[in-house]
Amino acid sequence: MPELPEVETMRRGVAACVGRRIAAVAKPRCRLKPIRLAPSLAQMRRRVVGQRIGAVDRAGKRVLVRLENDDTLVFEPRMTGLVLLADPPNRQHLRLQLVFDDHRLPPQLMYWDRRGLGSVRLMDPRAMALAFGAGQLGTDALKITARQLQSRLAVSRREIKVALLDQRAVAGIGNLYAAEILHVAGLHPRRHCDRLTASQWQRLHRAMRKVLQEAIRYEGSTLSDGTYRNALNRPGRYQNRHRVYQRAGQMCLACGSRKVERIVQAQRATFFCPACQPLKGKA
DNA sequence: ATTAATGTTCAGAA
DNA sequence: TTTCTGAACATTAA
Repeated sequence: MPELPEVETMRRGVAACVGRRIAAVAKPRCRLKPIRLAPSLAQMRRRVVGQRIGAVDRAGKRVLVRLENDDTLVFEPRMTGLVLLADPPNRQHLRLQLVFDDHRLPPQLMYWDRRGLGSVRLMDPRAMALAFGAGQLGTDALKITARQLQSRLAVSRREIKVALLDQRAVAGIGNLYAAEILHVAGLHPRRHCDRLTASQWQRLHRAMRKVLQEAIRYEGSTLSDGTYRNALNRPGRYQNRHRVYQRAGQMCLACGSRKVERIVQAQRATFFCPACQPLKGKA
Protein backbone atom coordinates (compact mmCIF):
# COMPACT_ATOMS: atom_id res chain seq x y z
CA MET A 1 0.00 0.00 0.00
CA PRO A 2 2.76 2.46 -0.53
CA GLU A 3 1.26 5.95 -0.42
CA LEU A 4 3.05 9.29 -0.28
CA PRO A 5 4.87 8.74 3.08
CA GLU A 6 6.04 5.25 2.13
CA VAL A 7 7.14 6.26 -1.38
CA GLU A 8 8.91 9.35 -0.01
CA THR A 9 10.72 7.13 2.51
CA MET A 10 11.78 4.79 -0.31
CA ARG A 11 12.94 7.75 -2.36
CA ARG A 12 15.12 9.07 0.45
CA GLY A 13 16.70 5.67 0.93
CA VAL A 14 17.31 5.09 -2.75
CA ALA A 15 18.89 8.55 -3.09
CA ALA A 16 22.02 7.03 -1.53
CA CYS A 17 22.91 5.63 -4.94
CA VAL A 18 23.05 8.99 -6.73
CA GLY A 19 26.26 9.26 -8.74
CA ARG A 20 26.72 5.54 -9.23
CA ARG A 21 26.86 3.95 -12.68
CA ILE A 22 24.70 1.03 -13.84
CA ALA A 23 26.69 -1.85 -15.29
CA ALA A 24 23.95 -4.41 -15.84
CA VAL A 25 20.20 -4.93 -15.82
CA ALA A 26 18.93 -8.35 -14.80
CA LYS A 27 15.51 -9.91 -14.54
CA PRO A 28 15.63 -12.79 -12.08
CA ARG A 29 13.77 -15.80 -13.40
CA CYS A 30 10.65 -16.41 -11.40
CA ARG A 31 7.79 -18.72 -12.25
CA LEU A 32 5.30 -15.94 -11.48
CA LYS A 33 3.61 -13.86 -14.11
CA PRO A 34 6.05 -11.09 -15.08
CA ILE A 35 5.40 -7.49 -14.09
CA ARG A 36 4.82 -4.72 -16.59
CA LEU A 37 8.22 -3.73 -17.91
CA ALA A 38 8.64 -1.11 -20.61
CA PRO A 39 10.31 -1.13 -22.96
CA SER A 40 11.55 -4.71 -23.34
CA LEU A 41 14.45 -5.84 -21.19
CA ALA A 42 16.79 -5.75 -24.20
CA GLN A 43 15.87 -2.19 -25.09
CA MET A 44 15.99 -1.10 -21.47
CA ARG A 45 19.52 -2.54 -21.22
CA ARG A 46 20.62 -0.62 -24.28
CA ARG A 47 19.51 2.70 -22.83
CA VAL A 48 20.37 2.13 -19.15
CA VAL A 49 23.69 0.28 -19.07
CA GLY A 50 26.57 2.74 -18.68
CA GLN A 51 24.35 5.51 -17.35
CA ARG A 52 24.99 7.23 -14.05
CA ILE A 53 22.12 7.99 -11.65
CA GLY A 54 21.67 11.75 -11.50
CA ALA A 55 18.88 12.16 -8.96
CA VAL A 56 16.04 10.32 -7.30
CA ASP A 57 12.68 12.12 -7.24
CA ARG A 58 9.09 11.30 -6.42
CA ALA A 59 5.88 12.00 -8.33
CA GLY A 60 2.83 11.12 -6.26
CA LYS A 61 3.24 7.43 -5.42
CA ARG A 62 6.03 6.78 -7.94
CA VAL A 63 9.80 6.80 -7.52
CA LEU A 64 11.68 8.52 -10.34
CA VAL A 65 15.31 7.51 -10.93
CA ARG A 66 16.84 10.12 -13.24
CA LEU A 67 19.65 9.06 -15.53
CA GLU A 68 22.41 11.22 -17.01
CA ASN A 69 20.97 10.91 -20.51
CA ASP A 70 17.68 12.52 -19.37
CA ASP A 71 15.82 9.21 -19.39
CA THR A 72 13.89 8.36 -16.23
CA LEU A 73 13.23 4.98 -14.66
CA VAL A 74 9.72 5.17 -13.22
CA PHE A 75 9.01 2.70 -10.40
CA GLU A 76 5.31 2.29 -9.65
CA PRO A 77 4.87 0.02 -6.60
CA ARG A 78 1.03 0.00 -6.59
CA MET A 79 0.07 -2.48 -3.83
CA THR A 80 3.14 -4.41 -2.83
CA GLY A 81 6.11 -3.07 -4.78
CA LEU A 82 9.38 -2.08 -3.10
CA VAL A 83 12.41 -0.20 -4.42
CA LEU A 84 15.36 -1.58 -2.49
CA LEU A 85 19.07 -1.09 -2.09
CA ALA A 86 19.47 -4.07 0.22
CA ASP A 87 18.20 -7.57 0.98
CA PRO A 88 14.70 -8.09 -0.44
CA PRO A 89 12.20 -9.88 1.85
CA ASN A 90 12.64 -12.99 -0.32
CA ARG A 91 14.17 -14.13 -3.63
CA GLN A 92 10.89 -15.34 -5.03
CA HIS A 93 9.35 -11.97 -5.80
CA LEU A 94 12.46 -10.12 -6.93
CA ARG A 95 11.51 -8.64 -10.31
CA LEU A 96 14.42 -6.47 -11.55
CA GLN A 97 18.03 -5.75 -10.61
CA LEU A 98 20.18 -2.78 -11.61
CA VAL A 99 23.78 -3.70 -10.81
CA PHE A 100 26.29 -0.90 -10.19
CA ASP A 101 29.72 -0.92 -11.85
CA ASP A 102 31.78 0.01 -8.77
CA HIS A 103 32.51 -2.41 -5.98
CA ARG A 104 30.92 -0.41 -3.21
CA LEU A 105 28.01 -1.64 -1.13
CA PRO A 106 25.18 -2.07 -1.69
CA PRO A 107 25.91 -3.67 -5.06
CA GLN A 108 22.55 -3.11 -6.73
CA LEU A 109 19.19 -1.38 -6.88
CA MET A 110 16.23 -3.79 -6.92
CA TYR A 111 12.53 -3.83 -7.64
CA TRP A 112 10.61 -6.40 -5.57
CA ASP A 113 6.87 -6.95 -5.82
CA ARG A 114 4.89 -9.70 -4.09
CA ARG A 115 1.64 -9.32 -5.99
CA GLY A 116 3.24 -7.99 -9.11
CA LEU A 117 0.70 -5.29 -9.86
CA GLY A 118 3.41 -2.65 -10.10
CA SER A 119 5.65 -1.71 -12.99
CA VAL A 120 9.05 -0.36 -13.99
CA ARG A 121 9.12 1.87 -17.06
CA LEU A 122 11.93 3.73 -18.77
CA MET A 123 10.70 7.04 -20.15
CA ASP A 124 12.29 9.79 -22.21
CA PRO A 125 11.45 13.45 -21.46
CA ARG A 126 8.58 13.45 -23.94
CA ALA A 127 7.02 10.34 -22.41
CA MET A 128 7.47 11.86 -18.95
CA ALA A 129 5.67 15.04 -19.98
CA LEU A 130 2.87 12.95 -21.43
CA ALA A 131 2.55 10.78 -18.34
CA PHE A 132 2.92 13.39 -15.62
CA GLY A 133 2.04 16.75 -17.17
CA ALA A 134 -1.18 18.35 -18.36
CA GLY A 135 -3.78 17.16 -15.89
CA GLN A 136 -2.55 13.58 -15.62
CA LEU A 137 -1.24 13.91 -12.09
CA GLY A 138 -2.46 16.53 -9.63
CA THR A 139 -0.25 18.73 -7.45
CA ASP A 140 1.62 16.81 -4.78
CA ALA A 141 -0.23 16.62 -1.47
CA LEU A 142 2.74 18.23 0.33
CA LYS A 143 3.05 21.07 -2.21
CA ILE A 144 -0.58 22.02 -2.78
CA THR A 145 -1.95 25.12 -1.03
CA ALA A 146 -5.25 25.19 0.86
CA ARG A 147 -6.66 27.46 -1.83
CA GLN A 148 -5.60 25.11 -4.63
CA LEU A 149 -7.01 22.14 -2.76
CA GLN A 150 -10.37 23.84 -2.45
CA SER A 151 -10.49 25.00 -6.05
CA ARG A 152 -9.57 21.57 -7.37
CA LEU A 153 -12.04 19.60 -5.26
CA ALA A 154 -14.91 21.89 -4.25
CA VAL A 155 -16.57 21.65 -7.66
CA SER A 156 -16.95 17.90 -7.29
CA ARG A 157 -20.15 16.34 -5.98
CA ARG A 158 -18.27 13.27 -4.76
CA GLU A 159 -17.80 12.27 -1.17
CA ILE A 160 -14.61 13.80 0.26
CA LYS A 161 -12.99 10.43 1.07
CA VAL A 162 -13.44 9.24 -2.51
CA ALA A 163 -12.25 12.56 -3.96
CA LEU A 164 -9.04 12.50 -1.91
CA LEU A 165 -8.09 9.25 -3.65
CA ASP A 166 -8.26 10.86 -7.09
CA GLN A 167 -4.62 11.34 -8.07
CA ARG A 168 -5.51 13.89 -10.75
CA ALA A 169 -6.94 16.21 -8.10
CA VAL A 170 -4.15 15.89 -5.52
CA ALA A 171 -1.32 13.37 -5.76
CA GLY A 172 -0.09 10.98 -3.09
CA ILE A 173 -3.05 10.16 -0.82
CA GLY A 174 -4.33 6.58 -0.66
CA ASN A 175 -6.87 4.68 1.37
CA LEU A 176 -4.98 4.62 4.67
CA TYR A 177 -3.97 8.29 4.82
CA ALA A 178 -7.34 9.53 3.53
CA ALA A 179 -8.91 7.99 6.64
CA GLU A 180 -6.26 9.37 9.01
CA ILE A 181 -6.42 12.85 7.46
CA LEU A 182 -10.20 13.10 7.68
CA HIS A 183 -10.12 12.07 11.32
CA VAL A 184 -7.62 14.78 12.21
CA ALA A 185 -9.66 17.27 10.18
CA GLY A 186 -12.85 16.26 12.02
CA LEU A 187 -14.71 15.63 8.77
CA HIS A 188 -17.02 12.68 8.09
CA PRO A 189 -15.79 10.70 5.06
CA ARG A 190 -19.25 10.86 3.48
CA ARG A 191 -19.36 14.67 3.41
CA HIS A 192 -19.72 15.94 -0.12
CA CYS A 193 -16.98 18.18 -1.53
CA ASP A 194 -19.37 20.82 -2.81
CA ARG A 195 -20.83 21.26 0.67
CA LEU A 196 -17.59 22.07 2.52
CA THR A 197 -16.89 25.61 3.73
CA ALA A 198 -13.66 27.53 3.18
CA SER A 199 -12.61 27.00 6.79
CA GLN A 200 -13.24 23.27 6.45
CA TRP A 201 -10.98 23.16 3.39
CA GLN A 202 -8.34 24.94 5.46
CA ARG A 203 -8.72 22.40 8.26
CA LEU A 204 -8.45 19.57 5.77
CA HIS A 205 -5.30 21.08 4.30
CA ARG A 206 -3.70 21.46 7.71
CA ALA A 207 -4.62 17.91 8.68
CA MET A 208 -3.23 16.58 5.40
CA ARG A 209 0.16 18.21 5.94
CA LYS A 210 0.30 17.18 9.58
CA VAL A 211 -0.52 13.52 8.98
CA LEU A 212 1.73 13.10 5.94
CA GLN A 213 4.72 14.82 7.56
CA GLU A 214 4.24 12.83 10.75
CA ALA A 215 4.04 9.58 8.75
CA ILE A 216 7.21 10.42 6.83
CA ARG A 217 8.97 11.08 10.15
CA TYR A 218 8.01 7.54 11.23
CA GLU A 219 9.01 6.13 7.82
CA GLY A 220 5.52 5.08 6.78
CA SER A 221 3.15 2.30 7.81
CA THR A 222 3.92 -1.41 7.71
CA LEU A 223 0.56 -3.18 8.07
CA SER A 224 -0.09 -6.60 9.56
CA ASP A 225 0.93 -8.37 6.34
CA GLY A 226 4.37 -6.82 6.82
CA THR A 227 4.85 -6.06 3.15
CA TYR A 228 6.01 -2.46 3.19
CA ARG A 229 9.71 -1.90 3.85
CA ASN A 230 12.02 1.06 3.30
CA ALA A 231 14.97 0.89 0.88
CA LEU A 232 17.01 -0.95 3.52
CA ASN A 233 14.25 -3.54 4.08
CA ARG A 234 13.25 -2.13 7.44
CA PRO A 235 9.58 -1.72 8.43
CA GLY A 236 7.91 1.64 9.07
CA ARG A 237 6.66 2.67 12.52
CA TYR A 238 3.64 4.84 11.78
CA GLN A 239 1.24 1.87 12.05
CA ASN A 240 1.56 2.23 15.83
CA ARG A 241 0.14 5.74 15.61
CA HIS A 242 -2.91 5.15 13.43
CA ARG A 243 -5.96 6.93 14.80
CA VAL A 244 -8.67 5.05 12.89
CA TYR A 245 -7.27 2.90 10.08
CA GLN A 246 -8.06 -0.78 10.72
CA ARG A 247 -9.26 0.06 14.25
CA ALA A 248 -12.96 -0.72 13.70
CA GLY A 249 -14.69 -1.65 16.96
CA GLN A 250 -11.97 -0.15 19.14
CA MET A 251 -12.40 3.05 21.12
CA CYS A 252 -11.50 6.30 19.39
CA LEU A 253 -8.19 7.46 20.81
CA ALA A 254 -9.16 11.11 20.51
CA CYS A 255 -12.55 11.26 22.23
CA GLY A 256 -12.70 7.92 24.05
CA SER A 257 -16.49 8.05 23.86
CA ARG A 258 -17.27 6.14 20.67
CA LYS A 259 -15.95 3.15 18.78
CA VAL A 260 -14.29 3.53 15.39
CA GLU A 261 -16.64 2.45 12.57
CA ARG A 262 -15.95 0.77 9.26
CA ILE A 263 -17.95 1.55 6.14
CA VAL A 264 -17.36 0.88 2.43
CA GLN A 265 -16.94 3.66 -0.12
CA ALA A 266 -16.02 3.08 -3.75
CA GLN A 267 -15.46 -0.60 -2.88
CA ARG A 268 -12.85 0.23 -0.25
CA ALA A 269 -12.90 0.18 3.53
CA THR A 270 -13.21 3.54 5.28
CA PHE A 271 -12.61 3.99 9.02
CA PHE A 272 -13.85 6.95 11.06
CA CYS A 273 -15.08 8.09 14.49
CA PRO A 274 -18.76 9.11 14.45
CA ALA A 275 -18.21 11.50 17.36
CA CYS A 276 -15.09 13.28 16.13
CA GLN A 277 -16.26 13.33 12.51
CA PRO A 278 -19.87 14.53 12.35
CA LEU A 279 -21.71 14.26 9.04
CA LYS A 280 -23.61 17.52 9.48
CA GLY A 281 -22.98 20.91 11.00
CA LYS A 282 -19.99 23.18 11.21
CA ALA A 283 -17.86 21.21 13.65
C1' DA B 1 -11.81 -26.43 -0.48
C1' DT B 2 -13.60 -22.26 -1.75
C1' DT B 3 -14.29 -17.41 -0.97
C1' DA B 4 -13.44 -12.79 0.68
C1' DA B 5 -10.35 -9.27 1.58
C1' DT B 6 -6.45 -6.48 0.76
C1' DG B 7 -5.66 -1.19 -2.17
C1' DT B 8 -3.64 1.21 -6.69
C1' DT B 9 -4.37 2.26 -11.29
C1' DC B 10 -6.43 1.86 -15.78
C1' DA B 11 -9.76 0.64 -19.46
C1' DG B 12 -14.18 0.87 -20.60
C1' DA B 13 -18.98 1.76 -19.52
C1' DA B 14 -22.75 4.52 -17.66
C1' DT C 1 -17.57 15.73 -18.83
C1' DT C 2 -17.78 13.18 -14.71
C1' DT C 3 -18.32 9.23 -12.13
C1' DC C 4 -18.53 4.35 -11.54
C1' DT C 5 -17.19 -0.75 -12.13
C1' DG C 6 -14.26 -4.52 -12.71
C1' DA C 7 -9.78 -6.51 -13.74
C1' DA C 8 -4.82 -6.96 -13.14
C1' DC C 9 -2.17 -10.29 -9.25
C1' DA C 10 -0.51 -13.06 -4.98
C1' DT C 11 -1.30 -14.28 -0.49
C1' DT C 12 -3.67 -14.84 3.89
C1' DA C 13 -7.67 -15.47 6.79
C1' DA C 14 -12.14 -17.14 7.33
